Amino acid sequence: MSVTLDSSPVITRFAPSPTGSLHLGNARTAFFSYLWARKSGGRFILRIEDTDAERSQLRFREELMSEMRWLGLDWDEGPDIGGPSAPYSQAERGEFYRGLFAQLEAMGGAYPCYCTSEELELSRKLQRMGGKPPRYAGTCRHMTSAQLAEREARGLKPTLRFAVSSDAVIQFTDTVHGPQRFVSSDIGDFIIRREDGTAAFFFCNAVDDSGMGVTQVLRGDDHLTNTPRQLMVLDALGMRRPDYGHVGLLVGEDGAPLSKRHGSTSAQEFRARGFLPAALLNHLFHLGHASDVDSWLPAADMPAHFRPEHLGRAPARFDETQLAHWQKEGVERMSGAQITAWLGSDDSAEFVELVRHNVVLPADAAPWRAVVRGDLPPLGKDEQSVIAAAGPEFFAAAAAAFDQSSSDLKQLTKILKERTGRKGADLFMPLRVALTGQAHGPELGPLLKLMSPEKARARLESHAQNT
RNA sequence: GCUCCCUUCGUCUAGUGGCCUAGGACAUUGCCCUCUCAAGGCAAGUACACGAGUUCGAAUCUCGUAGGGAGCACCA
Repeated sequence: MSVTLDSSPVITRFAPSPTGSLHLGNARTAFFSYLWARKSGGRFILRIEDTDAERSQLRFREELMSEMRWLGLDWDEGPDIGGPSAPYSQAERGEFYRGLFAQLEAMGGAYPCYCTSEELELSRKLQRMGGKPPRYAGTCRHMTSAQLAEREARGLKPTLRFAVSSDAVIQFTDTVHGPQRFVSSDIGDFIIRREDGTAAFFFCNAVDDSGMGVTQVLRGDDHLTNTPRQLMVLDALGMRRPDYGHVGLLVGEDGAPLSKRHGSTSAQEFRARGFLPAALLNHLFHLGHASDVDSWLPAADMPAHFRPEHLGRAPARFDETQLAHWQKEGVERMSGAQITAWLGSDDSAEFVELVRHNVVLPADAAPWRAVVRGDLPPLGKDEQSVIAAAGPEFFAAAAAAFDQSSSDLKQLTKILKERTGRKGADLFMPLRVALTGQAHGPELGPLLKLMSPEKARARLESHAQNT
């Protein structure tokens, strides 16, 4: 794009509202922001947007931070560690906002509005029915000081609205979309301070980004048409505009914005299922972003390969088969000790080495654990036919051979080969199915050694009878 | 309704007028390896939403159409 994306340090931020767990879409924009800051040697700020007291919860804030730490997205300034622009929680920034509200009001850039939400709703409804965009009609903007005083005397609490100038043109260059142009007459006067005195999103989000020195704002496409409002606020206040970049939304298989009905949507859910943070990061790294490498990257190498000029405009589909690939890569790269800890079931080192290539998620180890330590589940259809094809005589011979070979698969197959004349898959497959209950799996020899001889013999024996 | 955004293989993407009979990765299929699966090696199929225009030449530029999405909240 036409924006200069040089290597001077950029300051980015992630500004979640603590009203739920860390959504994948947010995790991705946070990640990109983080990468950009790290790439340029700048700073990454975490700001909590908790002006909505009703929905904001401290536990969500903790959860958000915990998920970010899990992903390795460490911040340089934030509510827990402070920084030059503290506080980093909007609920604590009232004083800063009040000063700006006063400034805006004094210069006529904002005015109190006494309209009730019922009145506003009705007005919007009427406008919609009349085929017009639902915009604030400007009722209170034209009130005389006497009218205002009268309402104030009645004890009514006003909101504060930004006075949008008529016929202004707001232009900016979006970091990912390029040049944008909006006209102010399409925008109604919007609320910047709620009745309860707290700052509203359009306002506090913009002034905080600017006030905290953020140079690059990366956020979802859904904010693109909100940007001119924020720019007007900043311009009116004489505050520096950050560069805004809007990345395509994350969508589900059906193309609709990623939501609960698509399955797991929060970092926390993937964490709970046993996905590796590095796997999730590798996946996110390629969603709506074209890197110069398409192979596995350790998290530490990602900033160097992040290319902000290659951020995507089109919505990106979140596809779990793609994530599964990265997960495999991640598992492949773990040490035995790491896998053991990840499986969380104090398995022996031998067991872990044996099954690690057959495990994508921790739950995948359970069947193999049962093969070694527990009991076999009922056979599936394919497995049954393998057993039937081999016949009871085969297993009778196998059980007998086992008495000589014990858990030495080489010996066992050697003896069986001599006695039955079978070889290759005809020989191994029935043994595999009888011993493990499955047609696929890790190497049979070591697996056999890990189970007790009694168990192994019983499993062979159990198919020696005609059924 | 108005404003804005988006559209290349199944998926993520490369591509900014000739290097494109459109490249890569994941997935899929086949073959090799192999007791099986995985891994690895080799190979195959599959895409420029549509229609006009500009041009010697268009995935790339212009216009239109269709489809999808967002915003227009005292939610962020």
